[in-house]
Amino acid sequence: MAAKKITSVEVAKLAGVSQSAVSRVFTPGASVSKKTKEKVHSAAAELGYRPNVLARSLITGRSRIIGLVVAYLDNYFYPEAVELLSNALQKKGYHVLVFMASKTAGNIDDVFDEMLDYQVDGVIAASVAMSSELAVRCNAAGVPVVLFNRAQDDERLSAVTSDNIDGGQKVAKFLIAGGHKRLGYIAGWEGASTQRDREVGFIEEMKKHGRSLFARELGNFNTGEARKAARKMFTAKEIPDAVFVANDHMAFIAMDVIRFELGLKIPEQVSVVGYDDVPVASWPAYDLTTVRQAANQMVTETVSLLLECIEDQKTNPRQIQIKGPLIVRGSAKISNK
Amino acid sequence: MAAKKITSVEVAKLAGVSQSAVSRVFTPGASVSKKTKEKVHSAAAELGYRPNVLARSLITGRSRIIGLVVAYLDNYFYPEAVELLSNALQKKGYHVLVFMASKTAGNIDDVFDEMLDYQVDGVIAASVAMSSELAVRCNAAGVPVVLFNRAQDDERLSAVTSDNIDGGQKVAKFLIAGGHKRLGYIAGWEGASTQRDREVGFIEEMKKHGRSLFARELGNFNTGEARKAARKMFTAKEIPDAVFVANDHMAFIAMDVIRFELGLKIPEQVSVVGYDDVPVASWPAYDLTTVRQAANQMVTETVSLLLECIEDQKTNPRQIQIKGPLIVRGSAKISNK
DNA sequence: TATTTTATTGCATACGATTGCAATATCTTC
DNA sequence: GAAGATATTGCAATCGTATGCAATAAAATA
Repeated sequence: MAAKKITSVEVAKLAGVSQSAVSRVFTPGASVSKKTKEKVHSAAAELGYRPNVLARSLITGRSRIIGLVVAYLDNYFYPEAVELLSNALQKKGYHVLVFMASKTAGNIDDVFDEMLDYQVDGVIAASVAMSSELAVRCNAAGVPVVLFNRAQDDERLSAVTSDNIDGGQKVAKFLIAGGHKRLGYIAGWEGASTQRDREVGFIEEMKKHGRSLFARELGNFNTGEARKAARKMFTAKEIPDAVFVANDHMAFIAMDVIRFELGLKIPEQVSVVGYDDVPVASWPAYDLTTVRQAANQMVTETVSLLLECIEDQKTNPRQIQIKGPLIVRGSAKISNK
Repeated sequence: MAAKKITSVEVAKLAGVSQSAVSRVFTPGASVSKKTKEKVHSAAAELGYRPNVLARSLITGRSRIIGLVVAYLDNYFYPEAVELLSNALQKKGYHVLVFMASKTAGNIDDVFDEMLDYQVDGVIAASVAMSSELAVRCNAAGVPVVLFNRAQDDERLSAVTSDNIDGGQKVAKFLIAGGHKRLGYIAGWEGASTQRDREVGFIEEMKKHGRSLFARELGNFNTGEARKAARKMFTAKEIPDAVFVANDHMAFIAMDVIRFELGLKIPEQVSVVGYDDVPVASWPAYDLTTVRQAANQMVTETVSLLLECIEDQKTNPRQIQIKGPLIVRGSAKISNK
């Protein structure tokens, strides 16, 4: 059963050429005559030969593997992003090695060690907080890193995010224009730049209109805590008439609490706005007003930035922010008539 | 910037031992004295050395990479499965290289070629239909394959699925016991074994009760088509009083059509039952009665079966089916009182 | 202490490719 | 047809590690 592997040597023998010739046929841009190319190709086809990527990477120093670290896939923004990332990289001849930074298992550090063991050409860290120290280590190893949907203050780190401050501002502007008086906010995990920036934008814009936050709870981007947060906020003596929730996932949970546990009407009694515009947001059962993160655009930028860094090691790190529109749907009152 | 790689040779030099000694220190079960182990470890730590997995795989013939083919992540059953799979394999010292069998891009065949280029030790194909011919090729290459959530008639292929026939039967039994008279079915993609078996179980059980299908539409596991299917089914002259939808994803879409487009009451006028029990199914907005696919159990079986095949090449292929309970929620009437 | 047994170690080769260099073949040009 | 220019080819070294084998060191036994 255990078929012996076909190597370039055997192809060479069958084709009646040297092993180097075979290698050159499979190396784009190498010097080979048409005749040998044909001989080699037909010999290769006959034997079912394909070059061993791993052996190649040993000598070229490029594995064409990209390490992708993902922390949690609860948020349906990530599956979509992973699919797009993988597809985009596949098109460029790279492939994605997935590393789960599981909640349980040890530090991110271990995960990075494992990745470097595989000689990845680059790293995409999605929804992962990275210590600057870690970034330095990757840098030292010559492995470029791009943060996806998370930024770090460190300027030496490349990052692609949506323009979260802008998004937060848009939400505040929209809710105030809609005549809402008591604005609440359900926050995500405080260690996340996405959380921070969305809140900053939201509050800044409120200030411009002489407003301040009416209520705030912490949902931590987590199902259970988000539910508790929503309960607390909407069983208080006075409740907000609008709430901005730091991402769609928590917004859905909040809506369920508001409607089904507490019997309040959305948007008549409470307007809800989320962030991400995951597919479920457009489903009629939620019909959630939300800020769109253009996943495909974020992915495009991430991939091109990363590949640029890989191909030209002296590329400078960049922070890219992509503005997204507010998608207005039925979960929020538009005007107070 | 481009740091030179630390190799075992340099560690050996610093530790004052041979390169083989270094290699042995990092090879579990090799013969090394405590003293050299210490010397090597401290030298390695000082230089930041870690073995190159790719170089190792070249000689051992094992890459510790598992190829994971996924077709579509729309269905939220898969992100969960991917996370669990990746975690489980990580624990065993393997890692997952993701390949998208995108709808657009060419055949599965190309994807498999690319995977074999990376010398994967095994393949997990999730929601992918595999030609037997392809399976034979993998077999010839000595790469075991396990189908995840999809079975093939070919006995030579290992597969892990839920017991879809049993699931379909449970649904029929439940709906009939609930007093429903006109049972409809919205089918998934007909090429999928999951679709076929769920329908077979459903219809078989109906037959036992002297019933037959009242209406059937094709949703193809696809958002747009599922919507059309639901519309067609529920704008007919006579509509079903219960519908079994081949997976949760399509069931949500059907529920939205039924409630928000057509203004019908669930479950008073129509009962809806899905399959998968993805997280959203338990959210109050849908509160979907559905057959649970125990993702974690399926993953456990998949991983252990695959690793068994990898470690002992003479393991026979197996087809594993995992029964799942019907989770009764509010989307279906329980009894006709 | 001498001898046998066992545990460590280093040498040298192999894994499957790429690539610089020198040798050979092919093509130009006069 | 000869000389020079250019395109192909093969040789051999290399990437970073694992491992069989022989040599040496340590431990056990008598």
